[in-house]
Amino acid sequence: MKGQKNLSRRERQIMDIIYELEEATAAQVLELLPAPPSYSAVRALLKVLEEKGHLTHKQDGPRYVFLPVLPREEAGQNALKHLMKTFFDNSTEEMMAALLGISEEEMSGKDYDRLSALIEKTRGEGR
Amino acid sequence: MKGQKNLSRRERQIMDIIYELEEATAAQVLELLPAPPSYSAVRALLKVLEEKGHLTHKQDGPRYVFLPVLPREEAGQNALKHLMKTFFDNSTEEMMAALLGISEEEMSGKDYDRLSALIEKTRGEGR
DNA sequence: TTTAACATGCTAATTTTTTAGCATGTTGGC
DNA sequence: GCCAACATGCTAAAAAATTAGCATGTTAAA
Repeated sequence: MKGQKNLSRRERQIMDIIYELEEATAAQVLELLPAPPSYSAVRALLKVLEEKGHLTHKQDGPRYVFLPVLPREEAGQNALKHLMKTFFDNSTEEMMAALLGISEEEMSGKDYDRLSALIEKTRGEGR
Repeated sequence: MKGQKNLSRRERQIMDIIYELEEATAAQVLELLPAPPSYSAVRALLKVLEEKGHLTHKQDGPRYVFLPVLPREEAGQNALKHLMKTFFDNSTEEMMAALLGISEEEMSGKDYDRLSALIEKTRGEGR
């Protein structure tokens, strides 16, 4: 229930960057931030996120490498659930239709096979 | 590219609520907001969102009904893309696996059939 | 070993967000 | 027709987020 909601705009941008990279230094975050502020500002935000319990860091030589406290997988699932509720009436099918819609162009026959196999596999597990 | 990013925390919460309901009055938004502020505050936010071009409104008798400028479907797709990039390495397959994972419990055999059919249908369109 | 490059810690100011309050207009039932 | 209930417009204060700057410590190469 406390999934990354309640994050401010910059905080959310930073969390997204770190989730995407899995882990990142202040410099990396700065590089990927839109309309980037000062290095100093980024460090301050990282500190805030750490104090709020969203990030932790490890030392890597002279610098900090920040990583999310909530594992990527869980965070992704939480985000998916929220999206499903907000835009897809909580319908798995509607959401998958949208997913297929945006992926369509880059999908090959084999890709579709893999998706089908995935469904069958999941179906099987439910027994 | 300017998908609902750059929204503040409250703004985002409000946009989510309106997307979920398709459209909403200030009173409805207030009702669904976590840690709800005053009615007055909600109205002020709605006005800001309208000025920024994210919302519009229509008159319904004595009150305003707010609706998103960007259609739900597009906004949902944009959000999906962003999620796919942030948490799933831009992989449709990984994302679908996660989707199946969170849905698994409530899925019946027929539901799986429908998903499979959806894939086949999309595959067919690609020809 | 000296020093330039780059790291963190801390603090404080600016900007944005968020909130509430008051004045005023409209609606609909009695 | 009158009035309570509820709507909006506008303004300004309070709170939070965002930013930058300075002091200081560490690293590694010349």
